[in-house]
Amino acid sequence: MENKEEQSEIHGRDLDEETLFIVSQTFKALGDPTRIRILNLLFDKELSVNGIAETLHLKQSTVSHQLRFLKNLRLVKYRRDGTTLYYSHDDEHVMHMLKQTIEHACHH
Amino acid sequence: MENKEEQSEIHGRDLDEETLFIVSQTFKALGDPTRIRILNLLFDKELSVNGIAETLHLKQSTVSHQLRFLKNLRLVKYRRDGTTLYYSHDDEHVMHMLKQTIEHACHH
DNA sequence: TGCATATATCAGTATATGCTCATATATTAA
DNA sequence: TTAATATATGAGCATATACTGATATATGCA
Repeated sequence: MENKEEQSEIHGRDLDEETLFIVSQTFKALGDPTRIRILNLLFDKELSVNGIAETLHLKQSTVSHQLRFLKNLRLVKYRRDGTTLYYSHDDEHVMHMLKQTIEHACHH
Repeated sequence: MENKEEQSEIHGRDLDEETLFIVSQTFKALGDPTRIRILNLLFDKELSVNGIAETLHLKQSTVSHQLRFLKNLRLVKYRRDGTTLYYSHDDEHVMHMLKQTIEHACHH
């Protein structure tokens, strides 16, 4: 119960392992320039894998790998149209953080 | 000028290299469990290097290295009292993001 | 000055990450 | 079924990252 109290306090002492993992993974997703560029593209539109690759001058496999990473964290989703997959963002909270931080950084 | 217009659009196309670097570095700082634990400790109090190390059961050199990382990004600051350095957070925006994300993650 | 304490830094190692090429899978249309 | 297109996946490589032990630096005090 002491343990329970400590865990229910969000700050104060230490975080439990699962929370720590989720939080670090989330920020890690935003900690790579390529993934930031991809998410930035998806702010207001959906795009195919090749569409992203061509716009950002990246290899198809690079984009696909990074999209899988983002998909595993449920930061993006896709819809299929024929053989084409259209990706879009799927986490408002994360996109909001990204937007805020980009705007914050632009002032430098 | 076309280039200028594209850069001034925050979304839409691509981000300039400097913005990309700042944003990715910021999130990278939050993308490591050890640094998250350290910042979480500093939410509402200042702590010495050894204080952090003992609380989190980390080596002194580990904590010192991570604090240097965070200090370079101006996410923490310190004040000296004798031979002891008391560290505290120094970026409200980042701490707010961290808090939000921790609370968000706790619901899982 | 000399010693003790607190912190910083260096160098080595292990692991993680990201990119790329080659190839596999999946869907559509002929 | 076969070909064409779009995407996913696997393996290898180079680099980045994090931790650690040993050592250096800095401050305060006797």
